[in-house]
Amino acid sequence: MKTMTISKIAKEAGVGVETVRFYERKGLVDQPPKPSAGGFRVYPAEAAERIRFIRQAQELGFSLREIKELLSLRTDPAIDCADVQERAQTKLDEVKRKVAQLKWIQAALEQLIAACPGQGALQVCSIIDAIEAPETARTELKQRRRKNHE
Amino acid sequence: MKTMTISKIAKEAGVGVETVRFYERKGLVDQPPKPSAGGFRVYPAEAAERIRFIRQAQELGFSLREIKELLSLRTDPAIDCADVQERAQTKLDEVKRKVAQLKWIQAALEQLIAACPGQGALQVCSIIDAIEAPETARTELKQRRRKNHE
DNA sequence: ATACACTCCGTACCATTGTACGGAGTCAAG
DNA sequence: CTTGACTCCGTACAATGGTACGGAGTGTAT
Repeated sequence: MKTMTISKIAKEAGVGVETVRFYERKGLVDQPPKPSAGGFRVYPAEAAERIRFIRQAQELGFSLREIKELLSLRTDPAIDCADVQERAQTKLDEVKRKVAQLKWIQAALEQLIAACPGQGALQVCSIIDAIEAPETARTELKQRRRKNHE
Repeated sequence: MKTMTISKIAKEAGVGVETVRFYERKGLVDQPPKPSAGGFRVYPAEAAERIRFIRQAQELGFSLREIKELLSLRTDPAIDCADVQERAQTKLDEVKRKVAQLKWIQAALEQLIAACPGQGALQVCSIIDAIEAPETARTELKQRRRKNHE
């Protein structure tokens, strides 16, 4: 197992050295248990993977606190399995919800792109319109539905 | 078209009044063009929709700046269509990328949940493991399931 | 017409997520 | 053994996304 200095890990992960230390302070990245003689951090190469995962999860709208929870999910004989499963299921539900919302936005953008060349009475003018009335808007561009609430 | 005060809009959208004003300052929510005689904001009911969209997009990892760009995509006769399409396509690509990443995490969580009751030599111990070696892990999983059925 | 809730605006403050700095110690090449 | 790159730690600063406050004006129900 190759070991690396903090700057190499940072470079591999595409972040700054300070960011690695910051994540360590926050408990997102293990502080390497065996500092070198001089007290330098020495990482296994996998640390870069972990940091890349953190960055990816951030882009998907998870906070560092949530990412910490994600990373703490471990199927380890020493850990209560039912608890892990329950927490994983909670996260899974959340992930599925996000996927569904993104698909919704995706459909809205596709409508917007498709509607663009159309002239005349456009039904779908903004992404909000496309989200509000996705079905009708895609198939038929007919009547403008602008209804009062309550 | 029903009109509403800022507090009603805020309540409908599930945010605070100050947040609405904050979004207005940031250009995410139109400042209503017709303040009442006393200078109060008067909103169309759709403003709440817009704010809900903003919150949703935030949960999906978009910054307010990016959300502003999303909201500025309009298929309007007065706006250059090709430009709108291009920007929408860029956003669409981004959304698709996010969906793919979430699906990845989703699969990892599902593996984690499935692997939990297994004993002995677990291949998948953390979400990082599940993400790093998804194929092998999935195979493992299938094999274990088959065994359980025998 | 008198409460009372609501609104205005500006400013200050807050948490999260980093980023920068500076002085001192460490490592490795020449 | 010197030199330059790298690391340490602590603290300070910064950007984003709000949240709270306070004094003054407005709207409205009784």
